[in-house]
Amino acid sequence: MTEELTIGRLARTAEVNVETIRYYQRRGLLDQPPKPPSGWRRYTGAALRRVRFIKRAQQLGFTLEEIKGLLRLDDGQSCRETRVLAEHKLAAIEQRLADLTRMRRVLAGLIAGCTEGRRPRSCPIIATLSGL
Amino acid sequence: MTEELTIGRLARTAEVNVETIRYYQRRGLLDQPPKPPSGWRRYTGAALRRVRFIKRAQQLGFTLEEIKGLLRLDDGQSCRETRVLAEHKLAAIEQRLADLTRMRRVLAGLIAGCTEGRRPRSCPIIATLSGL
DNA sequence: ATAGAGCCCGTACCATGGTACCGGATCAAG
DNA sequence: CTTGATCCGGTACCATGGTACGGGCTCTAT
Repeated sequence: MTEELTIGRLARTAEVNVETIRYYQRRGLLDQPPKPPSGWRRYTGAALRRVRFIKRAQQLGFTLEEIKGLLRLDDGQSCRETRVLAEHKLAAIEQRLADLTRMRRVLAGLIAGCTEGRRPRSCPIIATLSGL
Repeated sequence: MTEELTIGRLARTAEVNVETIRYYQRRGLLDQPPKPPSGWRRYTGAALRRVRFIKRAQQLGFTLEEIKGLLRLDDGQSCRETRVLAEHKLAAIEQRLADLTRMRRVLAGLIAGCTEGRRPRSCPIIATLSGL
C-alpha cells in the first residue's frame, strides 16, 4: 500500500514535478521501473528516497552530474573510490562554508552599522563587499 | 597607468571572459564607460572591483538578478531598504550554512567510517544521505 | 460501462548564465 | 606604415535543469 507509488504520487510526495522525475530517468539518475505489460509503472520507497537525496544535494550546490557520480558509487563496490570522491566533496563544502561565513560576517557587520544609525555618505555595503 | 583598462585587460585581470563583461553590461550589472569618439572604452578600478564582487557573490549562490538588487542599493540612498535586503540575504546565507554544516557532518562521518576499514555490504554513503 | 483523472512517450520550449563568431574599426610595435 | 592583436556591436549558439504539451492508453470510482 505504501508501495502504490505511481509516478504522480511519487512526484507529489517528493514535492517535484512529474516531468522532473522523467527528466531524472532520462539523465540516468533514477531507474525507470519495468512497465507491466500493459499498465502504469510502480515506484518503491527507494525511488522516493533517491529523489529527495537529489534535491537535497542540489540545494547544497551539487550539479546533477556530480550527484550522478555520488549515486554511481553505490553500485560499484569500490569503497576507496567512493571515499576519494566524498573527500573531494567535503573539501568543496568546507570552501563554501568558509566563503559563506566570511560573507555572513561582513553582512552582519554592515547591518549592525546601518542599525546604529550611522549615516554614511553612501550605503557601505557595496564598498565593503567589493573588497572582501 | 593602472587605469589603462581596456575591456580585455579588465577581463583578464578579473579572470573572466570579455564576453562576460559585455554580458554584465547588457544585464545592467556594470556600466559601459563612454566611448571616446573614435576608440576603445576605458574602464576604471571600480569596474574591476564590481566584477570581482559579482563573481564572489555568485559563488555564494546569488543570482545575477539578486546581485543587481544588491548593487542598486548603492545608487539609491535608502539605507533602510538596503538593510532590509541585506537582512534577507543574511537569513538565506544562514540557512545555507546550516545545510552545508549538516552535509559536512554526514560526509565526514561516512569518510571516517570508510577509513576505519569497516567493510559494509555496500558503501554506506547513499544509504545515509538518502535519509538525512 | 463510462467519465475523467492520471499515465506514457516523444518532442518542443523555457530561463539562466554565459560563449562564439562575425565583419569592420582601432591601436601599438617594429 | 604595415601587421597582428584587440576592440566594437550585433546576433547566434550552448549547457544546465527543468517545464509544457499533445495524442493515445489505462485505471478507478460511480
